Amino acid sequence: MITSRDVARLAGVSQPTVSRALRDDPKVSEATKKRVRDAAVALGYSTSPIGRALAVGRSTRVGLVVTDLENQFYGHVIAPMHRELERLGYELVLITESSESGPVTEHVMGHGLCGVVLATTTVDSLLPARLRDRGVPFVYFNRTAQSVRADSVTVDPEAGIRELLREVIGSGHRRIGAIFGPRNTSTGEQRENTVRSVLDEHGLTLAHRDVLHGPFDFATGFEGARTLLDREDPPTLVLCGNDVVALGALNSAAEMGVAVPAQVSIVGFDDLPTSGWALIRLSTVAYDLDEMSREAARLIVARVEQPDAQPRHTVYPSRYVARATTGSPRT
Amino acid sequence: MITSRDVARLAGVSQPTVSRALRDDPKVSEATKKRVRDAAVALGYSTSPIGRALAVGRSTRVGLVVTDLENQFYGHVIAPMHRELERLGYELVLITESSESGPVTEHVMGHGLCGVVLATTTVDSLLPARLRDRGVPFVYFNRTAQSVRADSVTVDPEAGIRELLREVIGSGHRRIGAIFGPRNTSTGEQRENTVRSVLDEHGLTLAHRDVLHGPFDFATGFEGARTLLDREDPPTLVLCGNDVVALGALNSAAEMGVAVPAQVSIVGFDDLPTSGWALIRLSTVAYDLDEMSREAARLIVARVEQPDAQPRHTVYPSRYVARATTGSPRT
DNA sequence: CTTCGGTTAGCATACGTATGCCCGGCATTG
DNA sequence: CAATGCCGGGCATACGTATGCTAACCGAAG
Repeated sequence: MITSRDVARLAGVSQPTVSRALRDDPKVSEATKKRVRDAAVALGYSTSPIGRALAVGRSTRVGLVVTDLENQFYGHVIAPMHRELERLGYELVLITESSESGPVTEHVMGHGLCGVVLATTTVDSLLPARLRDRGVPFVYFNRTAQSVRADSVTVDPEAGIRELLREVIGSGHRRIGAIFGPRNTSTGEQRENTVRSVLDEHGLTLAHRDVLHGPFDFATGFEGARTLLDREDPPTLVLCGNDVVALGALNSAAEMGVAVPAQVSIVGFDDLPTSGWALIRLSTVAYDLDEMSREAARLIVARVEQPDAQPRHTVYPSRYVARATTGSPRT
Repeated sequence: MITSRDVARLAGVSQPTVSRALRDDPKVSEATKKRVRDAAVALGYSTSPIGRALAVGRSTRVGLVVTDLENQFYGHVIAPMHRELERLGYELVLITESSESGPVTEHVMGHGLCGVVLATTTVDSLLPARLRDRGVPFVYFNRTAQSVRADSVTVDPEAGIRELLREVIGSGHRRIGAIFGPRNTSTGEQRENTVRSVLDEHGLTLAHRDVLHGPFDFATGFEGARTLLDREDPPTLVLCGNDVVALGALNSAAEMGVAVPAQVSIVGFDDLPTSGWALIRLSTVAYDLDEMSREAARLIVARVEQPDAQPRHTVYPSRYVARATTGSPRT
């Protein structure tokens, strides 16, 4: 292994000078810097992140905590977040939060992370409190939990849901069903509450038996749609907690031979690329997920570099995108 | 920050004893181990991976080099690989290989990785040689490059392609087009060669103008299909380099109003979950991607822990899965 | 009772980098 | 010409853990 000492020897300087020269410290003259840089490339040296992390007292690695890596939603989170972190000189390491028990926390802590992005926290998670106690900075992504204050980046579903409901109610839907996300996530709860309150303004309510809950995944939508559509008198419109759930519902309907939107309309939330496919054309609520993911990266880096700054909360607007899975209700 | 010294003080032992006790070294008595463990949990201590990495001389972090994180294919690689690595006590860090230039290599090296999985190497990549020169162990995943020997895990496309072609040729297809992957990837080349040689056995050849190439992504399939299907006399069957390309082609056909499989049959390769959706039903060549990804994790870990072992090459079989995008050619 | 062997734990140090502090040399100024 | 200040670089050391070597202690055997 090539160390800064080897470079120092070749350049005829001391090891600390190598460290300073390569980090562009003004205390080193240009001439020396050049000699050091040349020696470094000659030896193919690159500074050890391990040694550096130990000396500096923190690493440049931020953890992204997710539950379900297979979920295509996260692909669209990971990619931009990774790019932004890389641009800022940090790395992304993935962490799956399989359960909320102690070992998980230990595992999160044991990674030597300088910061964490929580993308799948439930409102009752203990992780935020533990991170705070350990002094590990973190950012809520697409979720929040009031219990512990921290930076957050979220989407405000109201505009999108309002527009969506105005439109579908305008086209005649009255009997509305829903497959919402888990009740113990802020995202699921917020979307559900927004739907309920806007429906209320229209003088409508969700029948208790037309409302299902489940994880934000394909199976939830697939099985949920089967449950709702198997009824004698199914809802004419099914609102889904997110696009992945809606895709499950859509495919379930297709498998059952239920025509969309002729027999039932289906709506999602997220506007994933897949939702725009010619074969899918899912009506959904859109927001800038790419930008949101980058913002989360920026926030956690800012927090790491300045731990005592005021918490920042970035909120992104949403809008309704009408496509081919919504139409007039069957008569 | 809580260090092993703090634990040592509380347990009334020395720091090295803490290190040994927590790593279950037989040189420490059971009684002492218990005292140390108790002290550790009391303080909420977990051993610093940074310090450990520095002392041991290597980290437990393996890098996964990919180009296109948005591509849904990689979601199905990352998830199982991550799980397996975690199980083996290693972590996964993502690295995007934006270009093949010098800085990229530096970037890869600079991460303090103990090993690397190359998932998107082109045959002419310099990365394998550089990794070898630096003594960083690596594994080819779904790709190879003869230039540098290393462990590899790949799929043998022959069985699947043979069965696929037997079936479609049996149902009457003669005019066959293709949207293959990049020619400078072993995966793309191998699939193309296999198709050509099996076609040859059937006395068929691909017309030069019916063959396109491009990156393994949605756009390649989308635009490729438009090119092929805009012809006056388009092929009756389009073979795609992988499923993501086929999904692009499928949606392109849908957008053009070309019926599948009535007017054109489309086939992919990979059998992603999406391909099985009721709304998609893509005919494709399947193999066990999940198991492959886990095997890559096992191989790189084995290589890291035993650098001088014989190179291992795991090859997975493929089979044809006929679904709804293939049928008799139009007449 | 002495000696030897085995077990258990401590001491010293290494890993690679960063940084506070000090020192030497040169230029500038009074 | 002397004193002061600044610049450039080196010395020493710290970060947290792991490990080779040594030391102490205990029991057993001679």
